Amino acid sequence: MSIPSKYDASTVENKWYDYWMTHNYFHSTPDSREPYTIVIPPPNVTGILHMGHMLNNTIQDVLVRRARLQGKNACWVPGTDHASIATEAKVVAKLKKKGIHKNDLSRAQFMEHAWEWTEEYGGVILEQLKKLGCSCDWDRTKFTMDDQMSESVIKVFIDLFNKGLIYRGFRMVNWDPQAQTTLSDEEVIYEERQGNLFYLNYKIQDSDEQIVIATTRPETILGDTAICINPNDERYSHLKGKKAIVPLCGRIIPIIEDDYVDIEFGTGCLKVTPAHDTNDKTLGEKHNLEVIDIFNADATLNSFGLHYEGKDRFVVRKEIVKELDSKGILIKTEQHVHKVGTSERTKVVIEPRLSDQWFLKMETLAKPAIKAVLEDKTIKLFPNKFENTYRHWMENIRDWNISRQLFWGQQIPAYFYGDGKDDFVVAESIEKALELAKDKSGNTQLDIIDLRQDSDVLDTWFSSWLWPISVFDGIRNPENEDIKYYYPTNDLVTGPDILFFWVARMIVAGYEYKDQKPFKNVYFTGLVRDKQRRKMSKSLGNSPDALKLIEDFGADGVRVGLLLSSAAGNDLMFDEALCQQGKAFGNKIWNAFRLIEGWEVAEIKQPDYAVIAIDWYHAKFQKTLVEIEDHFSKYRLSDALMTTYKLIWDDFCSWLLEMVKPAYGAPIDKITYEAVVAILESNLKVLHPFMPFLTEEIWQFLEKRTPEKALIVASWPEQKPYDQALLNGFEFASDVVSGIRTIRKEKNIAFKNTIELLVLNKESQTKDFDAIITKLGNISNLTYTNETVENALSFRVKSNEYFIPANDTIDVAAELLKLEEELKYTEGFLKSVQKKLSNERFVSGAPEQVVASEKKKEADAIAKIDTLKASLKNLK
RNA sequence: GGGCGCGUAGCUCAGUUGGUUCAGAGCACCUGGUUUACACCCAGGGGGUCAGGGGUUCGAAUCCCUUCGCGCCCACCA
Repeated sequence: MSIPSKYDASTVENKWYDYWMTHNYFHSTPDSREPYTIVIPPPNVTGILHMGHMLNNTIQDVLVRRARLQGKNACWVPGTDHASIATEAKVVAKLKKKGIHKNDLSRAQFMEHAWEWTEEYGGVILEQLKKLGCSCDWDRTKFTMDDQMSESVIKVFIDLFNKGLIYRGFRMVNWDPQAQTTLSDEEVIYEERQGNLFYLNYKIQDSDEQIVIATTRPETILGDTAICINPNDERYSHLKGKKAIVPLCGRIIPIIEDDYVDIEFGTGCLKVTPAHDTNDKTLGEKHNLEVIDIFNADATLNSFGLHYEGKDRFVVRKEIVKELDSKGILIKTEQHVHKVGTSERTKVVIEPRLSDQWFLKMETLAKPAIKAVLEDKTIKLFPNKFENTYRHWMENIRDWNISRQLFWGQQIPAYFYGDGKDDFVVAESIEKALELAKDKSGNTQLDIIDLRQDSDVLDTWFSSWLWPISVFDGIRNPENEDIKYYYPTNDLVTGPDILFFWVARMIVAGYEYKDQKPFKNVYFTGLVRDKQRRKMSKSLGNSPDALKLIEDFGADGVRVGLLLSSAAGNDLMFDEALCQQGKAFGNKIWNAFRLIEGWEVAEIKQPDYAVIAIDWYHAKFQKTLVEIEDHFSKYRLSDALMTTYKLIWDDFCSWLLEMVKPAYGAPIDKITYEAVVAILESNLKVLHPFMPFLTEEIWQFLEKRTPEKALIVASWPEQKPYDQALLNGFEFASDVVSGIRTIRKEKNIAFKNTIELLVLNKESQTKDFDAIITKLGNISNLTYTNETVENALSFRVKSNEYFIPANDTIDVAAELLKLEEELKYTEGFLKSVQKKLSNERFVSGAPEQVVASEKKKEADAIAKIDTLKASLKNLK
C-alpha cells in the first residue's frame, strides 16, 4: 500500500465520513454500557452554518468522540428548530417578492408555503455539520415541529393549563409592529439611542394657566388620559384636582397625583398614556384612567390619531412636532439619550401594547431549577461565573408570555365557544374541546362549528425547552426505553446568549416533567469575533465562509484552529492563521507517519538509545494523559488540545522519532518499530476527538496489517503508573542536548560534524541517557572526567560540567567572560536564597516543603559556584 | 441606576488554596540550517514595572483599598 506524500484532506474526509455512516458508528441504542448523551442546540431550520455553529459543534463532537472512545454508549441527537418568528419572516418576505401578502392567505395556505420553504432550505445546516465531521446519530434527527414533537408541546401546554399555571391576561406586552406579534421580555434588546425630550404646553381647563410636560414620544399625546404630578411637589400644588386639555384633540383629562413621578426629571409633570407605556398602565389602573389605544397593529395611527390616521408612528412624531411648534405648544426641545427596546429578530422598535396574551407562571416552577444549580450543584455551569447571572434572572423571574401572533408554530389548543372572557376550554383536539365546552357552558347544543381555536401559536422556546425530553419522546411516553436510558443527558454546549431563553427553561421543564435535571454540565462557548474583536455579522461581512474554510484547511484544521484559543465562556478572536496552524499540525503528523511507514524493518538487536527512548516516551505519555484527563474534567478543551499538540509535535516527533530514527538507509529493529507503531496508535486515539479524519486515515493504514475496528470505536488509552525518575533523567539529558546544540550554533560547528564530549558528573546523573546524548548531539565519543578540561568549550547543567575539546585554540577571553557572567548570576541567586533562609520568620512561618526547596536551591547554587570557580581557575 | 467579569510578552491566552520547575504557553518576531519524514520543517534566541498607586504579609500576578481603561448582564425614570 503506497502512501501519498501529501495529505489530501477533502478526499480523506469524505471517504471516512461515508465509512463511519455505512458502519453505523454514530448510531446508538440503549444497551448495558454507560450512556453519554448530548442533545444539539437545534439551529434554525433554514439557517446556514456560521462560525458560531462551527465552534459549538466542534466542541460537542470532541466530547462525543472522546466518550465513545472511553467505551460509553455515545449518543448525540441532532435536529433543527422551527424558529417561528425568524422563519415566518423569511417566508413572508419570499411571498412578498411573489406579490403575495400574508394577510391575504389563510392559516392553512400560509402553512403550506412555510412547509414548502422548510423542505427546500431546511436541514442544509445539518448537511454542513457532516462536513465538519460531526458524529451525530442522524437516525434520531428531530425537528421541533415534527408531529410527535408538536404533540408533546401541546400535551405540556394542556398539563400546565390544568395545573393552573397558564393563564390568559390582558397585559402590556412587547409588540413587534413589523412581524406583528408579541415578543417575550427576553426577545427585546435595549439600545441606547439619541432622542429628544420635547416640552409641551397643556392648558388648564377654565383657567389661563398652563402646565408643561416633558415627553420623548409627542405622538402619543393623543392617547393621554391624565397628567400626573408628585403630591409633594409644591410647584404644582395649586393644580390639584384641576383638569388639563390635551393639545390638538382637546380631550379634558384629570391631573392626578402619584409619588411615582420624579420631581427632578423634566418639569416634574408626566403625561399619562396607559395604552402605550407600562408605567402609565400601572398608574392608569391605580387611578382608574381611561385607556386610549392610538395605534394599529403595524404602528400606524388609528382614528384617535385624527388627521395623522394611517401614518407611521415615526412619521407622525416628526410631523406632530412641527404642528405643535407652529401652534406654540412646543416650548423647547432637549437632546436626550434613552434606551429603546428593539426586536431581537426584526430590529424594529418595540411598541408596548395592551392585549390578550397567554402567560406561564414561572415563580414556583423556577424553585427546583434554582436549587439544582445554586444549592445542590447537580447541574454545573462552565465557567461558573454564569451562576450569578442565572441566579439574578431566576430569582426575579417574571411570567413568560408564551403566545405569538404568528402562523408558523404550534397553535394554542384553546377553543372559544362564546364571547365571554372565560368562554374557552383547552384540549388536545377539537372533539375533546367540544365535550369540555359543553360541560363548562352547560350548553349541550354546542357544536364543533361553534368552536373557534385561538389563532396564536406558541413561542418557539416553548417547544425547545422540552428538547432534551421530547427528542426521546419522554413527554408522550415517559416510560419508554430511550428516555429512561439517555435522560438526563450529560453535557449541553451552547452560547451564554441563550442562558435565559433556553438553558434555564430546559432546567425548569426537566424538573417539572422528569423530576430531574436535563443535563449534568453546561459548557458555555464564547462569541466568535474577528481579529479586531468585532462580532461576526453578515452586515459587516467579516464572517468567513465556513465551508470555504473547510475546503482550504480541512475540517480537522478548522476544528483545531477554532479550539486552539477558545476557553469556555471566553470570546474567540478568530483568525484564519489558527486554521493554518491546525492544517500544519495535520501535515506534521502525516509526515511522521510517512517516516515510520518508510522504515525497513529487520531482525536486528535493539539499540540502547531506542530502549531508553521508548521507556521514556511511555512515561511521558502516561503523565500527559493524566494532564489531558484533568483538562477535560474541567472542560478546558483548548488546554487539552494544546497538551496533546505538544505531546505529539514536541515529545513524539521532535524527541522520540529523532531518538529512535535509524541512520539513513539503515533498517530499524523490529522491537523498536512495533513499539513506535503502538505509540503512534495511542497518540491517534488521544488526538481523534480533535482531528477525527486524519487520525482515522492513519489508523486504517496501520491497521491494514491487523484488520480490526475503526479508530472511531477503538478504546481510549488506559491510565497506568509511570516512572517519574525516568522523566527527570530525560529532562536532564535534554538540557545537555540543548547545551550541545547551543555551542554548535554559537561556534558554527555544523551538525554533521561529530564532536567529542567530556562530562564532569558532579550531580552523579544516571548514565542511562548517554546513548541519547551521543545520538542527538552527534557525539563521537562521550567520556567521563574527574577534572576540568583544558582548551575546551564548556557549558553547565546544574553543577555538571560538559566540555567539548576544541580543534583550534579556543577564545579564552570569551570563555572567561561567559563563565564570569554565569558565576555572577549564580552568586546573586544564591544571595537572594540565603537572604530568605536567614529570615527567621520565613523559616518558622513557611511550610516545610517550601523551606526544603529553598535549601535545595541553596545547595545547588553552591555546587554550581564551585564548578564555575574551578573552571575559571583552570582557564586562567 | 444595580450587578458580574476582565486588564500578564507584538497577538491570543494559562497561571488552582499567596510559597516547589512563578513570571509561562502557542503564534508572531530575530539568527542559522534544504541531498537523508516534514520549509506547512529543524535548531537556537530576544521579548513582560503581571494596567497605575497604596496596603496586609517573612513572602503578592494571586488577598484588601483606590484610580484608570474595557466587556457583559439586569432594570419602567417620562
